[in-house]
Amino acid sequence: MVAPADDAVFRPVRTGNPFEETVERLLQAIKLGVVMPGDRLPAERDLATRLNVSRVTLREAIHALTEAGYVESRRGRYGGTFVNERLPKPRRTAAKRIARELGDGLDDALILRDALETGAAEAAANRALSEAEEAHLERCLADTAAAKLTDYRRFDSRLHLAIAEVTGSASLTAATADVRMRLNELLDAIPLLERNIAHSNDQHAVIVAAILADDPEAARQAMQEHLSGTAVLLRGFLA
Amino acid sequence: MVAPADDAVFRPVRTGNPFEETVERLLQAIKLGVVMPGDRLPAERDLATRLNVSRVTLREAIHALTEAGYVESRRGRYGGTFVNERLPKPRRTAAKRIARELGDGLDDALILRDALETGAAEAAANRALSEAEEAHLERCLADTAAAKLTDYRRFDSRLHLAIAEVTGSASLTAATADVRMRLNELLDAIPLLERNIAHSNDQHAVIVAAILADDPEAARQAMQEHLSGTAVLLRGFLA
DNA sequence: GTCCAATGGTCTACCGACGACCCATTGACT
DNA sequence: AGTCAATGGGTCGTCGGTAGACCATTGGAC
Repeated sequence: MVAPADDAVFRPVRTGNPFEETVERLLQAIKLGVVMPGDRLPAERDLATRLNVSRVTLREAIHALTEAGYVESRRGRYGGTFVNERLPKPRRTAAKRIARELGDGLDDALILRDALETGAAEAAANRALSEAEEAHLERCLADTAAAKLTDYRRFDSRLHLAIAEVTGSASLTAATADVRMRLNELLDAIPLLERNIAHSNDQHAVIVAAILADDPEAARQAMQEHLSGTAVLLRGFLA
Repeated sequence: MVAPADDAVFRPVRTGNPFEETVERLLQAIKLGVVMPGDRLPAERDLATRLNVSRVTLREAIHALTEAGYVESRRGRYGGTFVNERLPKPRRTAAKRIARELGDGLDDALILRDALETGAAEAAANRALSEAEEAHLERCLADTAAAKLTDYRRFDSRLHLAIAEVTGSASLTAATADVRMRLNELLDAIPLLERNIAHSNDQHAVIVAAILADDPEAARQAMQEHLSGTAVLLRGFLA
């Protein structure tokens, strides 16, 4: 007899080839605000080492992103690959089509995100943060509050990622980044309202305040509410 | 400028080759109790498809596990690859050596596990479970309570995995399986005491009861306490 | 003006994983 | 006793990814 959990453990060992995975990662860096427009990516040799792919593969991925309009490369010392100031607009594919593609994946991602991000908020509040970490959190919070509508998603993502990061768990941060990317496509299909943004910013402030005040329960609670808001929005919009 | 979260998003795209990953997965299935001693693994062709590796690679992995004493293969119809009744003992490497190898990885894994498993308990209690799911949970609970000392870890893992599974999130289940494997090595280095097991079983019962009673808060709380117990044990033993 | 270090751009030989195919074995069913 | 479907066992050509070396370009330092 094979337990029902078998499809979790017998899932594909790799999803896609190194090239595709690398493209995905670079997109993650850009779309989640890890590298901002104008920023330079690490040098090819360094980046290839960190991603554990050959330089050839990395270059192919960069080439793909160049053609898609995300980055541009310059040669010479002090050269490098830079994120474009004007990024391609996410194509507004019909939300329902995307939803159908995701299928059960939507609930899958929402449940996972809930566990990861509420857990992150609680863990972050449980830690004694360094001054640099506190400054980074507040910086991300302020940037997000000041972000233009078209940039909002990116700054929002970076803030959430920053919260995951100050837990000190690299794995948690990585998992959070992954699940956010999965939800990105759907979120892009939903119109962003000023009203929602204002509310979102208020919640962000509460979350960060609770983390800085070392209040795990409040941090978790605030994050929970924040997430349930977008979850309801998503499910409702796609219903 | 590159944000501090860069090492989460620029982490290796793949850890090890397909062969190694496949071995790791099969070990996961065995050590986490997804396939029990005497059970048959899925047929090579099926399993290769599900794992998304070539049959050649899968067979090499199986061969490795055969030599390590985990499985045995029989040919012919109604043949297959079976998990041995007597599994190899985990080698009791000095705990402190392992701890040093893991390094910050211990905290990393503990924090992630906390988020995933408390989140899973809460999510499971929030769902309306089918009769089959409820039966499976109770079955795993009873099996774990009745498990011999040498089998305890396996049944314990299967129960925790079952809780993750009834959330309905495959990703959450997969992540839980992964992080448990990472902690496995360390747990194997710690002597298992009857007293600890009894306590653990009590907590398991409380957790499952809360899930079946659709009480998310209680489920989370109980899981939190359960996990913090082993976390303290781990950190203390390796201090 | 010259130098040179760091960067992107290119090529080549090699290898591991893959896919597809066929063989060998087994035991339930007829 | 014969059949045959399902399974493990094995082989071969192909291709994508890798490693490593080398070339081309740029702009600051001297």
